[in-house]
Amino acid sequence: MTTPDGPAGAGARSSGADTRERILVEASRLLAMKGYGGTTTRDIAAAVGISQPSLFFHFSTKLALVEELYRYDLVPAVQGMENLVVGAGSAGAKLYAMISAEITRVIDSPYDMRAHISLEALDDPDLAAYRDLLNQFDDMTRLLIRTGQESGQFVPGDSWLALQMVAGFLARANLFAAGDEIDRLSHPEEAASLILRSLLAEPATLDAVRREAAELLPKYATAE
Amino acid sequence: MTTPDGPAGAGARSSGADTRERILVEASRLLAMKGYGGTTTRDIAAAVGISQPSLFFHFSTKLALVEELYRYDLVPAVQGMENLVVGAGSAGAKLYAMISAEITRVIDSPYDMRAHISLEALDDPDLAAYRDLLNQFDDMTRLLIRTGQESGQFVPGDSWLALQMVAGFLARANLFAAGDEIDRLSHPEEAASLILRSLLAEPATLDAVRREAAELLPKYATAE
DNA sequence: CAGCTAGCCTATCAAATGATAGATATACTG
DNA sequence: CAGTATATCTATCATTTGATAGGCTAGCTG
Repeated sequence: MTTPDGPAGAGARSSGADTRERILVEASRLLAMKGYGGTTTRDIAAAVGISQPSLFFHFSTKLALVEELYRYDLVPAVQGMENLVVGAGSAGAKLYAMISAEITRVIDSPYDMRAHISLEALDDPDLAAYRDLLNQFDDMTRLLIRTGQESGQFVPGDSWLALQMVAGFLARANLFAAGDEIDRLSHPEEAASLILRSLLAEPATLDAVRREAAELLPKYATAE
Repeated sequence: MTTPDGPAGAGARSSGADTRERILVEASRLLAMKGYGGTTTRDIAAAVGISQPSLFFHFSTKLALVEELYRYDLVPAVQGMENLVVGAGSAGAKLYAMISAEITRVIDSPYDMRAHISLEALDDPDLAAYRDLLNQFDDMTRLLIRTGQESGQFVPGDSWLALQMVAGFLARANLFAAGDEIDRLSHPEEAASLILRSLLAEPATLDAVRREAAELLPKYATAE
């Protein structure tokens, strides 16, 4: 892309921390589109408007860059989920709170979180910690589903299938959050309701679940 | 992997069509794990047990290889969906039939269809046709959802969100079909029921929808 | 103003990657 | 049995890619 402001010659300009941030933004966008292996450090640098080696002033390696993106996404998610799980409340309300909070987080994020639904880079041993976090998140989600089923709040069924529905929906929501359809996500509540309706044994209780979830939401936000 | 039979020297051995098939199988598995950019022709060749240049005897380019995988996945899917859409039947039954048929297809496929949920390679102009097919499939799915909503069979709501739930669920089902959890997909009917319960205005009609869908299923299978 | 540091650049490297060239051996065909 | 097509190999190439080395400049600090 054309150099933004035009620091063609050299010299210290943009605050530095600012450049670092722009790198993360552009990298997340490119990684989401072309994957880890398909995104080159030259692509990223060009999008930011700096030279390719300048990337390595801000990030030691390409992997360190995506590591930071994974951390930004996964650490608050697992934190929030843990806060929810250990607290009081029905499984349905917790699940509802988690879904709407996650979608809100995606909307508010400066980065394109689509980058993370591709598990491609997570195979690297250096990112094993984040692979673990992702598994933890899924495990807790599944626990919520199973708890709801055993309590009778949810219809009985395969908790694994239900997990794929929840996780798949969240992933797709991420997937298009950066696209033209971002306005669609303006109502996280509708997204959560859509999923809950599939699980609740008694659909009429959805409103009650929603009210209960509203009180749990602050717990999730305490994360970070 | 260790060379399967051991045609170390040279010469024509395995039927050729057989090698071609093994390439597709191994490539789909690797592409699913490491993405298009992350999977090298050497990786694929090693997994098959042939030399890297031998790959180019069977496929002119790396892209031609994945093109064939995309075709195998998308052409029958769009075909089946079209057959369903133009025929008679309620939107709910059509959606139910589509979901269970798609999951059946994933199970029966020799290839790892996870490769296709990564849109990475689809950015390439040479694969624009398959990008279009994917969009067509989503459009038709959304049409089914909207039709169901307008007829009153489904609860009203944002058809875009509902589409993300359906598509996301199918993608995740693919994602793990090749993993340890493949047995979970043994019951495509349960998967379809899970989604339909979220959409049906009257959950009690699920059994009726299921019976109606059973008659539509052959139409989908006529594809290919 | 001297000096240091942060931030960026150009030039360049070693390794990896997609693809080609040419040799070789097997199997079918007449 | 000679000849042709098939399928594979080794050797190699031109690019691309992640990363390093070293220089230049702006701005802060004393």
